Amino acid sequence: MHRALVVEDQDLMRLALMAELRTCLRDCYVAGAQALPVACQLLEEDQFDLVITDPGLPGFDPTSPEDRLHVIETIVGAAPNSAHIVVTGSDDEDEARACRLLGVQGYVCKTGLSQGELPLVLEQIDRGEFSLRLSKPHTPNPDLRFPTLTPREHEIIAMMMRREPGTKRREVFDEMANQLGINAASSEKYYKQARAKLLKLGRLPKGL
Amino acid sequence: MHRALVVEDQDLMRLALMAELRTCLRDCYVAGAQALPVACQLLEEDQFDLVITDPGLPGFDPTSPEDRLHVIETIVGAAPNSAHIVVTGSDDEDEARACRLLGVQGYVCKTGLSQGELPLVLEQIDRGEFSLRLSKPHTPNPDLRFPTLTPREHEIIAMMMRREPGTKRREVFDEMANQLGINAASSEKYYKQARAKLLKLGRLPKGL
DNA sequence: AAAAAAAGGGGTGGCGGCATCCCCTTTCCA
DNA sequence: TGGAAAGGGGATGCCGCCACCCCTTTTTTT
Repeated sequence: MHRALVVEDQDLMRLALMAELRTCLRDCYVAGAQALPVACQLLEEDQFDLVITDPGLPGFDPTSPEDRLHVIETIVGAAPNSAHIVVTGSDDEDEARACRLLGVQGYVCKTGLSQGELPLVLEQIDRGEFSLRLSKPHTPNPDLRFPTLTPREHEIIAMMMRREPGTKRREVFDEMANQLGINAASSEKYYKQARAKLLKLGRLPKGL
Repeated sequence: MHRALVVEDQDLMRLALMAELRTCLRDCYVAGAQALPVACQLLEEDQFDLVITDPGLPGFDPTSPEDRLHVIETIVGAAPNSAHIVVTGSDDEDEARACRLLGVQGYVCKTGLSQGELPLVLEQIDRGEFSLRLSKPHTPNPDLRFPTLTPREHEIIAMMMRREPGTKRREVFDEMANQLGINAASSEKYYKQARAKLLKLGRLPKGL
């Protein structure tokens, strides 16, 4: 079983990162700490394979490079055998380099880190590379969440709305089917179901 | 049906806020935007009852008070009839006051905003008050997530581990039962189930 | 010694999401 | 004018979570 620790003071973000870990490392134990002392205590009590840290913790100045690196140094020092990923709200290539020198394997900016991207970072680290993900000028697609739609239904609707113009629906069904390892007829069914629900709500987006 | 918009550039945080809204305003439609232009476009196309905004958006300097207030002003101006909540990583009481003057009803710091707290903010706003939640020196309880445990099982384990010393388990069962409107025997069952699973995993925390 | 709390099991029905397979009509366009 | 794409349904089995109900034994409390 894998063991991971997330050190991050924003509760929702910490829980989100923990949830990401739970879905990409299946059968894993994930702990979370909102401050440095709690994190150090957990690292003392237990061995972790992976530690994800946001250097902007309470008690430190998130705009001070020294404070931030001190947090990283403390965490890495407390768990020298773990893989370490730094997750931050403000990217800084210099800081990324400094983290690397401290023994960190990945440096990821929160902006642009969306659901399901953590596995890519982990794969890169598994291959022995340093994973650097700075904020990218993002494709400006709005997210939409509707009542009564199931996760699968949301998924196919989102894929359908961000498809390239001219793409056949059929192709999107195939794409989703490939991604999930299911039948294309099933993704088509989810789409139809979702469409029917949205029609009933009177909230059918213009892409149909 | 309620309509809400979340303007936040960090994907996981935006999705988390949207999920929070979906559970506290049931039967609602929630949109999300990661940048100001997308947000303005959505506000033009549709009417929203509630808009949650993080003023640190791409294209603006998150450390510049002017940039931040400009973002808020633009959003409020684009949706003058909506309720507005500002969510930020760095609290600042002066900024909170400035936001209030711009027509914002709530100012919430991400640190200390945990799952299920958004409803309290919304209730306060419904009563016509200005909801101010700055970061608080938080109770340093680690989060724990185990494989194979269901949400209910995690819930009762978390409650059990953070109970005051001397509290009977029975009392915690009653507390959870009251919160969820279920039978105390059921919460007891969840606890027993969770305990059995943790024992089998060899990961039973010390509080038993 | 009696009572309460805790530990450790068993089984039940209901519900919703997932995935599959089937049917039909309409529309598009090459 | 065909065939593919799209729109619109119904029905099925599986599985996991939820909430409930029942039982026994051991430990702790009083």
